[in-house]
Amino acid sequence: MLIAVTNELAHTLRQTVLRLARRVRAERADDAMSDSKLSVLFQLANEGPRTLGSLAESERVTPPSMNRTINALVEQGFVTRESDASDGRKVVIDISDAGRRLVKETRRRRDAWFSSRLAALTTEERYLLAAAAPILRRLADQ
Amino acid sequence: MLIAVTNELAHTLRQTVLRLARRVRAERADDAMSDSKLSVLFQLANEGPRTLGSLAESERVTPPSMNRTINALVEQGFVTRESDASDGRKVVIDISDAGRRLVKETRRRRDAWFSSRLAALTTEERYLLAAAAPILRRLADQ
DNA sequence: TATTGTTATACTCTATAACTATA
DNA sequence: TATAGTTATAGAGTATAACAATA
Repeated sequence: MLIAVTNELAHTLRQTVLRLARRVRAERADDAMSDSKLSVLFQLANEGPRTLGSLAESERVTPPSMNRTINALVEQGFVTRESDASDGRKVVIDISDAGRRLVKETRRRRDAWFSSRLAALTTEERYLLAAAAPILRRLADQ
Repeated sequence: MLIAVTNELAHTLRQTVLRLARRVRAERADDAMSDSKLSVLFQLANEGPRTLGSLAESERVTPPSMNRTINALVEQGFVTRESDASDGRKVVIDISDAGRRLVKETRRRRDAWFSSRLAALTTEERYLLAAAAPILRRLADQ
């Protein structure tokens, strides 16, 4: 009985999460910005400057692939590329002011999309979601 | 006060939803199957046979792009392509038995991933998520 | 000799433009 | 003439293999 309920809940939550994610992801500050580039910008904004190899690893792409992504972002003025002072083999990628503005604007729009939908709920429903949020958060972080 | 709470909740839920979706999407029955192809298979499994143009529209890609996706799926044996009996311009795409098996197996694996995580929660936490699920569902469907 | 990044090349998925077949 | 689909061609993002620079 418990197992059946858990499986059904898992099914519903999975569908819901995938659908919501699709909607949220569609909300960008700049429609010309691809998911892969935006993801790099969010990483740099959250965790500070990184080497190319480190970015490639955490985005799970190869170094040549990340190199191309970074080239495009440098050309667009959203990141900077500098050699590491202490190890000449490395290059350090950092987000620019324009990059930060783009990240901020994208976050704002995505949050706004969600907020407008939450505002249409009853107070009780919002309380419920507020209680559920940290549990979902733990699932995602596992 | 309400607005601040709603905004923070929106922010947390957005982050959580995106992160969970990334994890769920990584669970596939066949790693050689791209998101775009899998999405078409899920549509056909859920809603029955469709024309090429109708699939292109609901997946928000162009007809030539969908045509290529369908060609690949036909070659792999996951869908069939037939001309419409009543209108020779149209082609009708349907899922094959192999396609259905792939969809089923992918669903099973994704559900299993979620189920195993839900099983680690307390009974109360699961109740909370079960109550929150339909609310999230409504947000996604809006 | 190992590590870090880059260049060369190819494959997949997407698009727009032009074409064919049918209504 | 309009609609449904296909073919031709190009751009973005990814990969592997080979190369260059530095440790």
